[in-house]
Amino acid sequence: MDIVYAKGESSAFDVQTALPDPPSYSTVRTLLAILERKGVLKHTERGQRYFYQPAVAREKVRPSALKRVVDTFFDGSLASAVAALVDDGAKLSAEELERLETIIRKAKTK
Amino acid sequence: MDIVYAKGESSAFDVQTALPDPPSYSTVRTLLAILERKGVLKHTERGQRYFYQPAVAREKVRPSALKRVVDTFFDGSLASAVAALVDDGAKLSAEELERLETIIRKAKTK
DNA sequence: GTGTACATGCTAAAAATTTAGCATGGCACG
DNA sequence: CGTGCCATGCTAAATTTTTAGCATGTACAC
Repeated sequence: MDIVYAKGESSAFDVQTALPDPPSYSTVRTLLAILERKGVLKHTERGQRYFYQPAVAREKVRPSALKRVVDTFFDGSLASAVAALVDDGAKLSAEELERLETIIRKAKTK
Repeated sequence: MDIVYAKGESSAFDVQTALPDPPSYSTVRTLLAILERKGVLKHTERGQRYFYQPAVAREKVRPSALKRVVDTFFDGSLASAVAALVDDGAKLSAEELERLETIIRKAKTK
């Protein structure tokens, strides 16, 4: 699912390639079919190839996906999470920092 | 894994209870044993009960766990991620906001 | 001591996943 | 047109996971 969410849509081949320690092509195809049957993926046909997309848009699940990680690994503290990435040497661009600052300031005034 | 990471350690019962749509107790026990065999969990015995802990500390995997979500759902932009949580009405305490601001400011001076 | 409660170890059967491989059909190219 | 290439549909077997349930052992209460 993460792979499909990251790429927007993926063929079976895409998924297999993106997987760490990839299973057989057969397995990936079956898995995608299962996920579709379960309703979390859907596919469209282009050329004669299937491209799988998430059934529920990335924008919809974003907040809960992030919240889950923050809850699981940072005891619910967004500040700790941000600190971890910054400390980890994830060099944030000046632009990113600017955006962040604006967001914080806005949130504070509320 | 998320459950164990969130709680620090968990018995089979804990895991089962925390799982959405929980499988049988038997299954949970077996699964934990499998995860241990795979080396991602370990257990200690207390009383006569097993408590499973992650094999690699939460602090170690934090950054990559967060980065993964940010990459998958926010195209790598931490600012977008923070914005999503703030917009989502996750009411951040004044304290959190203060901490965030400090972190950002520090990062900017570097 | 005896009985109850409960957790682990183990076994075996049911169910699901993983895999290989073949048939079919479209597409591109000479 | 004919051929090769490739993706899907399908089948069947191997493997893994899921599940129930029983035996054993410890702790606790009476």
